[in-house]
Amino acid sequence: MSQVRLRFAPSPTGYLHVGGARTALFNWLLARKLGGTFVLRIEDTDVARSTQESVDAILQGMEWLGLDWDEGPFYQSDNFPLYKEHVDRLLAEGKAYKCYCSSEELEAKREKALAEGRKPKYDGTCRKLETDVPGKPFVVRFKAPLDGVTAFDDLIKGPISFENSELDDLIIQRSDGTPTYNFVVVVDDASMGITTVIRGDDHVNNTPRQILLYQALGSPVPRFAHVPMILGSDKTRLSKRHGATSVMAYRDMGFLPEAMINYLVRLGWSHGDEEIFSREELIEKFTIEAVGRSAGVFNTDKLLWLNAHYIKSGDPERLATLLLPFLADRGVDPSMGGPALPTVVRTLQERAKTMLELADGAVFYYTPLPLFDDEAIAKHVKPETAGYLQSLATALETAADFNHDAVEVVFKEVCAGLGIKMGQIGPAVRIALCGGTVSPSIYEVMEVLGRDESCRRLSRAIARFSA
RNA sequence: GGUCCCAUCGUCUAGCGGUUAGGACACCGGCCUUUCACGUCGGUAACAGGGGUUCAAGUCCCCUUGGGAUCACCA
Repeated sequence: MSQVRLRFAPSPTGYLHVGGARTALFNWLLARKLGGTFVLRIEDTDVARSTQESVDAILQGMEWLGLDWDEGPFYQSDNFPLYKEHVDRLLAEGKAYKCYCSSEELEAKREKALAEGRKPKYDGTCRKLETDVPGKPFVVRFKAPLDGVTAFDDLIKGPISFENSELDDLIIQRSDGTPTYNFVVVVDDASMGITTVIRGDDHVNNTPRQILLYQALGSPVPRFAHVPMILGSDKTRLSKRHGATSVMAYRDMGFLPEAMINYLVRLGWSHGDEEIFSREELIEKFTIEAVGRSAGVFNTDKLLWLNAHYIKSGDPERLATLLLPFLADRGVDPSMGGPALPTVVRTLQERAKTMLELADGAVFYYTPLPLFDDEAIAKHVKPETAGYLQSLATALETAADFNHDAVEVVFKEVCAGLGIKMGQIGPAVRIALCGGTVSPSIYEVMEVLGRDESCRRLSRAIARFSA
């Protein structure tokens, strides 16, 4: 058991989106690989924007992906006394100070600076204040160094450094007494003993301020790894307008969690020429250093390909269970009768890219009277077709066995006897059994449907085709 | 605008000074085939530009260009 401690710290203001899922995955993977601890922390200091629904949605997303945590979830809203304590300590040590500038004043200064082409950073008005101003509202600012350099060696991006003169005195406590993000993150990561912080690279600019805070607090600075963003097809930040961004939306669109995991990890990380990784392989092969430095475009086609792979190679029993809700959406309940679902899945899984397609393909098995596709009938049913089907049905009724191979033999014998080719009868049989022109092999379908049901569907079609 | 980051096929990437620049998705063909798929074989397609360093640069350095992130009493 190593001492490595990692964390995923989402703010509950929405669903778990694919970008967040990926950073959670990287944290989880590293923790599992190194035998470390994975902590889940909910960053809900913004009480107004945080909701319980979001917390639930995030946990649900993590569970669906199979990213289990060892500690937590911890809520920052439970830690306010701890943050206050640290603010007071910094204040007492002269490492922070009270600032009485109103937000209106600051806003005005910021706009003026911007208008004059200067940097909009705090001018330090209250930094020199010697005494408190009783009765006046204040925020607490961290007293940042005026010169020098703050640098760190990012596990993904390499050495990064900032001039301290570029940083200003950030607010660590609001006028209402609540702490701000950059401060609580540091206090929590320090108190939870986080050794490696893996997060989105939109945080690199926050890192130097946080390092300064660790130092002021007298806590060891963790290692940082900033993972690149996920982009949409037009290379801008991935958003709803590029399609779904919520992890759970992908489940609803028929994706398997293992496909999502495999896709997410390969977006920005690779291991030679390998594309397919099981969870175990990932834990064995993943290294944070091999994560790429540049942003990547989310590509649904590749996700779809991976999903197809996992459906194709998946366990029919498990797929059957996962398929139930999708079938229910289509008004199908296999427990009410019909062939066993795993058997049905077996005939469909190599041609479905999503669970939606799998469900669509399964419906006809459970529909006693499939709706005939008129267009297909017009194209494939000829005057002589009904007669062919009758011959086939008769032969089928009396066949010794009724399985894929036996049915195939009967088909061939009937065709030979009739002097026709498979193509002259196959499409019509498919319509008779399934209603349309797309389905698994008709031998397979017959075996799954069984002799009685197959013949019943054939008779019904013969009646229809002779009319 | 300041600061920071990034840059190999359309997309995800391999490459860690010497390669016919490899793989995967997508796309286009052939094969397989009773449908749709699967599978299989093959093909199109990239080092952003310019300077250096070096016998040798996609690989190292600098500049340009182009993207992105961030500059809140949000996280």
